[in-house]
Parts: sequence; C-alpha cells; structure tokens
Amino acid sequence: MKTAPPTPFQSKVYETVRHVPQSMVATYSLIAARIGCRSPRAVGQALRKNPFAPEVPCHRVISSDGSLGGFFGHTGGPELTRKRRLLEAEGVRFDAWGKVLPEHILS
DNA sequence: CACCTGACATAAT
DNA sequence: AATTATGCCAGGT
Repeated sequence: MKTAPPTPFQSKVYETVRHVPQSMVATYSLIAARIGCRSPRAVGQALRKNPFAPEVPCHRVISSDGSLGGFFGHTGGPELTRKRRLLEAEGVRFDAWGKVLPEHILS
C-alpha cells in the first residue's frame, strides 16, 4: 500500500492543528493564515485526506462563522453530529443556533 | 501546463 | 436563520 508523501503545506497544517488545545477550536482561515496561506479551502482539503487520525484533532477545526464545517469528508449527516459530540465532550459549548461560542474560537 | 473540484469566507438578498 | 453569488488557493487528473 502506497503512502503518499505529505507535502510541506500539509505538514504545516497538521502541525498547527495539533497545537490546538482542548476546549478550543480553530477556524480554517486561522490555520491558513497561521501557515502563511490565504486560502482556507486548501486547509480543508488537507484535513479531508485524514492524515493521522487521533494524532491530529481535525475535529477541532471549524468554519469562521462557528459552524462545524465538515468531518472526514462529510459536510452533513451523522458524521457531523459525531464531530459536535466530540467537541462537547472536550468542554466546548454551543449556542441556540448550534454554533460554537466565540470564546472557544481561537483568533 | 490547463481544467475541475473542494471539510472556506464574506457580503448581499 | 437560510440561500445565492463571487473570490480565493492548493491538489488531483
């Protein structure tokens, strides 16, 4: 089975996400800016490939508007519900709109 | 190298 | 809240 070598861009994304502490979530835009990229979409593509699951807490990465975004390639459905469950288990709270409270979002 | 897709963001409707 | 339209950049084919 071939393991595709991660690109430098990917490595930066994984490392940055890995530095996100519990009870906190980072936005795709934040990660992008952090690694010096202006495109949050590229970050999503990197995480969607699922590098090293529990090693990189991809579930701590959400959209800038507080929505969960996606999880393992699923933008909706039971997988997203699971993502929200994980965040709740880590102490992250949601508002009436089902969005993460701003105080949990790194800026 | 050109084209298409995508776990986004922002503004406007 | 939701939906639509446009801009953005990296990766895969």
